[in-house]
Amino acid sequence: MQLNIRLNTEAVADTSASDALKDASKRKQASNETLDEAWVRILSGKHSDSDLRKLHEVKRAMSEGIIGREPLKVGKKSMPKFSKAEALRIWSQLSEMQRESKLAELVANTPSNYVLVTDVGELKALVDRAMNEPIIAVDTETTGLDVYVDVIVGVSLTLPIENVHYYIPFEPTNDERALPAEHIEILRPLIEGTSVKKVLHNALYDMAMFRRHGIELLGVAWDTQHAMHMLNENESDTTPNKPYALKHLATKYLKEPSDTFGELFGRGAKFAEIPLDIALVYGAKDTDLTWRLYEFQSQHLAKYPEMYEYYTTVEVALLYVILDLEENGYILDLDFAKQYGQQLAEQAESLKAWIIEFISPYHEGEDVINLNSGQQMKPALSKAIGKELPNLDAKRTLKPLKDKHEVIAKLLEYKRITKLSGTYIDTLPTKQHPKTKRWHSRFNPMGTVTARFSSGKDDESSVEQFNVQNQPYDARKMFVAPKGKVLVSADFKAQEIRCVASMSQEPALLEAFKLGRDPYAMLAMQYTGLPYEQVNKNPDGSDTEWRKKMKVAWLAWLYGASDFTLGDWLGTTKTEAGKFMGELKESLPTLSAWLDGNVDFVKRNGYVWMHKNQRKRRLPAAKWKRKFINGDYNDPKFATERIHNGKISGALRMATNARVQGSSAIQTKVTMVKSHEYCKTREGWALWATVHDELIFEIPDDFTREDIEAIRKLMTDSYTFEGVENGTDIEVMTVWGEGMTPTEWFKSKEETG
DNA sequence: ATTCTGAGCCAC
DNA sequence: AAACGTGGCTCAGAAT
Repeated sequence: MQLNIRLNTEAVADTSASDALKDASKRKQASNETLDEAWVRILSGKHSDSDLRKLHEVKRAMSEGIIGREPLKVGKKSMPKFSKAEALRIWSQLSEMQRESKLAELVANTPSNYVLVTDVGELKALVDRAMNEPIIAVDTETTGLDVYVDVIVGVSLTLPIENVHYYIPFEPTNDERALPAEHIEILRPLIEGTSVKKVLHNALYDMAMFRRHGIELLGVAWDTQHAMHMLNENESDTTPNKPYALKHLATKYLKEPSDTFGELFGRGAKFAEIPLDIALVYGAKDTDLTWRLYEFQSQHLAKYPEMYEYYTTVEVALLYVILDLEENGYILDLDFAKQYGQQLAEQAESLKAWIIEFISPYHEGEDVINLNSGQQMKPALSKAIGKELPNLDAKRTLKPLKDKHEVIAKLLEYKRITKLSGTYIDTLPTKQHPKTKRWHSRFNPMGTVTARFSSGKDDESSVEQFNVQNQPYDARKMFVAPKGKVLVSADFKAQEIRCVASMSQEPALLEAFKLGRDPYAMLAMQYTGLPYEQVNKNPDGSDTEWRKKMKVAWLAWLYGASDFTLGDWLGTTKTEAGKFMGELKESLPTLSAWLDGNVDFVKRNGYVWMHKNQRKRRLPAAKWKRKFINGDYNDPKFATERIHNGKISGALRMATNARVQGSSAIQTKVTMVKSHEYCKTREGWALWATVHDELIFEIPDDFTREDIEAIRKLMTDSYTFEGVENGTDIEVMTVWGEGMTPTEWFKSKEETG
């Protein structure tokens, strides 16, 4: 059999006429092939993981007689050779059959406490009963995934005391029993009432959908998706695809096998068109599972009172902040973007022409060289400058060569411009929401393992969203304040260093913030014994060498960089860098002990705590044993061991960084909640954005000095680290990034009258 | 034609 | 021996 396979493969490759006879005899052979032989032939080929899985499913189903080969096509005399393509077509047929039988089974086994509500009187009575429950589970089904356009087609409610799960279909559900859309009003007192608390899975979505109907979902007490992330931020390690989907969590934690919407109905299915008997069992199961997940999670989290308190008072309250932040969105100056984009395009074009002319003689391909292709550019550029380049990394490889070679200087500028226009200036204008006419970002509170926000596009949403947290300075100029308003940005001055000062109680750092001095200079003073002024700023206002060096060492320390890397950063040898770090540790014993303590803790426990035990970062690899490698470390046969050991090193590096980054994120989040509360008391005030250590407000442009003072107080007083005062820098802008101090603002206002 | 991955680079 | 933490987007090139 092995031999046959090899011959077959060769036959495909060799099409010369002399082999025609051989081919014919082989075809005959193939037609006599048994199904088992065909499977061996097909499975011995190269397949993707998903194809391989499908092929095995089909093979099993065929051997169990669940499904057979495709029927003979009309007009054909004999069965074609069994092929991979046919097997995959059979798989589609099979999965359709399975989906249908699964749905039938679901409906047949609808629990007796799942109730479909299609009568106005029944709905009113249900709301009355729900008002007597202390806490319920809520979920919505909708026409689509655009929270500014789509509408609710059904609401699920779980009443835990009554122990009944309801599904209430509304128009435009495609069934005459669905309630008229306006009857969603009957739910208003329940949804807007704060006496009945609510549990949801991914609450932000349902909050936004109710808002579409003019109903505010108030009293949210728990989000089972968000809470799961608090309980295990590493869920994707075990469930790579949509790890926080309700159905996956139910399958894993409630031992309740469940299918996602897509698995059950296929991609692109519309909920409004699903028959009501199926909609009931699916919809009611949603809040049923959400409620059970809530019980499981709250019992577990209650064992950690600080985490419980933090989750329920900060992260849950934050949902309302995010809802407003995302809905408020941004306004872009499209005229500016267009003009700026044209200017960049012209610059890019002339640079491109010059570089192509210069580099073409060194390019081996037939087509014109693509300047964006590393594969083409690396060899061509290496030849052009007569030096083998390891990569095309702008910062590390190209920048040091730019003064020697004009082509590299021009290439760097070309890369900068095309990145700027391609990712930002030309792209962002296309993402305006057709209905709201604004640009909407996303602030994902479970997007990072450290508690920071991530920003970008929500996979589930059909709203065009963008990452607002990585906009470069030149792109920020497109963002303008709404008419009659200004943007006021306030950052936490040296947030992470203050956090470390407090957590470590390092005297040099505590002293720095007490005296209002520069922390890096204070560390340098401690290390060198030189006077403060001498290690801080030069007479011309620039940083001293010592301050610069200390800033780099600080980062290396916090990120757990090796001596090798620090040497690279400082432009010294590994040995020199190691000596420097050693001496630095000796001169700062308290800070040093704190850093070592973090590593000890994570090695013993496999996790670290963020400020006041409010969140955990789980780093299980920190507890692993290193795998001993006897021989050449780079030998490919040790790949598994290297990866294993690398994970341990990574976990140890992350221990300190997670504590610092996470604790700082907690400070930012608490400040956001308080700022949002404050904005609600002020006409025309709103939060506009957050970028890790920075909050940006939008406020009416006739603001006063007292208003600025109020923002300052929100920043400095909302959340403090013991023993360290907060600091903030405030700027006023009408265009993002083009700021002035409040003093300058008021001065220019007086001058212009 | 669509989906995935890696390189590279934007932010803090 | 390896060698910097947290993210997201674009493009090229490959895989499907």
